[in-house]
Amino acid sequence: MHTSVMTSSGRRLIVAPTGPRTQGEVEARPTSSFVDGESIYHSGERAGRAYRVEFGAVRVYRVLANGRRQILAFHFGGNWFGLQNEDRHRSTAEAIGITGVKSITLTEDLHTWQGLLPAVLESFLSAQEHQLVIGRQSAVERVAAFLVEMSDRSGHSHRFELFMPRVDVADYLGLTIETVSRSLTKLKNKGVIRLHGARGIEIVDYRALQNLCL
Amino acid sequence: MHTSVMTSSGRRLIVAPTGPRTQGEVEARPTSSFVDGESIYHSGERAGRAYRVEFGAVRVYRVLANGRRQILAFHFGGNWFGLQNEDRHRSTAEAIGITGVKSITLTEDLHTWQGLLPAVLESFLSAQEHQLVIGRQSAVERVAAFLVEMSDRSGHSHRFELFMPRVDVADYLGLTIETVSRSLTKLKNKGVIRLHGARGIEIVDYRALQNLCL
DNA sequence: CGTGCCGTTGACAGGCGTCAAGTACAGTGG
DNA sequence: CCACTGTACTTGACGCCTGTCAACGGCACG
Repeated sequence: MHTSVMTSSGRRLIVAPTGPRTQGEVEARPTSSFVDGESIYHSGERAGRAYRVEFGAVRVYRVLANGRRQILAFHFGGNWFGLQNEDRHRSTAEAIGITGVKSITLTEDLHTWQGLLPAVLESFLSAQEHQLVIGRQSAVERVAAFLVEMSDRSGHSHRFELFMPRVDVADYLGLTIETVSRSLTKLKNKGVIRLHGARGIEIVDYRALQNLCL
Repeated sequence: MHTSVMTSSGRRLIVAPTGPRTQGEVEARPTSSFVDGESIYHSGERAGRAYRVEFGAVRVYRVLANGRRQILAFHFGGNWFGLQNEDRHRSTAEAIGITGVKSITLTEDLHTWQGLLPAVLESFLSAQEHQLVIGRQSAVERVAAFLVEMSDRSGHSHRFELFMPRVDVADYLGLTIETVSRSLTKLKNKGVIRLHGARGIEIVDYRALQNLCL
């Protein structure tokens, strides 16, 4: 029997029949709930668990000594996070809105890791994709890439609500909230998107957005 | 018996006794040699192998449609790269100078992956570290972070030669060669480093460099 | 209806990219 | 041995993009 793991970008990766018990193990666990802004794990804490989002959303970030924050990834329903084998967390994971997660213990042997490997590889891939965005794209291009990503992760919907405030978008894209706001306005004025309130996004010209992500 | 895997940042990660045969498998393989600039695998090619640098160095990069290039990682002796489970490569791996690599076939089942898991996790961690650098640091800070990384990866040496030309450094840090050059000059004028020819780096004040990486 | 948070818009300055010229050095051929 | 050439790197001038600082608007909540 094949099982599949839902990864950060929503792609399904096949896990071979030698098969992990990870999926079953996590299902047996209770769901922990967190309020908006509550930390699921914090930088410096002892690690050793893997988490899966049940509902809501999670931001994983690191903060530099001077206070600058970089959000490494957003995680939505089905996504795994917290995967690492160091003894302490380098990043912090926080709930965005009311959020539920299930978790399993990561034992030192590789047994429990088997089912998580596709999720690790997918996280790695996402991190690499993001390096391109923040390393080599302009502000408007970054925002366009972000909207495409959010659209794809919400089932390729052309109309969706952002889970997170502007400051999270900014810290994800390596920009300021003002620049994010201005970029959204530019895309709106070009007729590529429409804005519905503070968080509502409607993609009018998906192709144009994709072309901006070159 | 525990085995250990040399990862991209030079840290050793312990692999549990349930143990991989990966190490032994790759040792049995012959070393392939590449000249400077020769590609080891290319974006779009079918994937399915994992590589380990024997000597020389490797750059892994992606290119946007408009020609902008982002180097995702540098790999030196002992480092694994090419780890993914998609059927085609999204990135290109090229030799920097005369380079030798050994490789193994990645079968679809998880067996061969076991020994590579620490390398995958380490690559993931490196990618996250790099997100911070290119997302939230200034030009001088990025170059400082780069020098610290290179120093650490060459056995914490305070005097070493860069394997790669300026354009590679620039494309790794999300800068231009001119800005990299100017940043190096600034660090030199502050007395933090000394430059010996085009590639020689001497770190005079390691602590000062680290403080710049905040 | 006030208050506070979130987001937008504007003015301005500075950092970095772009374009261009100049320097250092290795390799080549006479 | 030396001139020539090409590549890599540095330095300078200038402009634009984006960060910073500030004011304003919209909306939820008490």
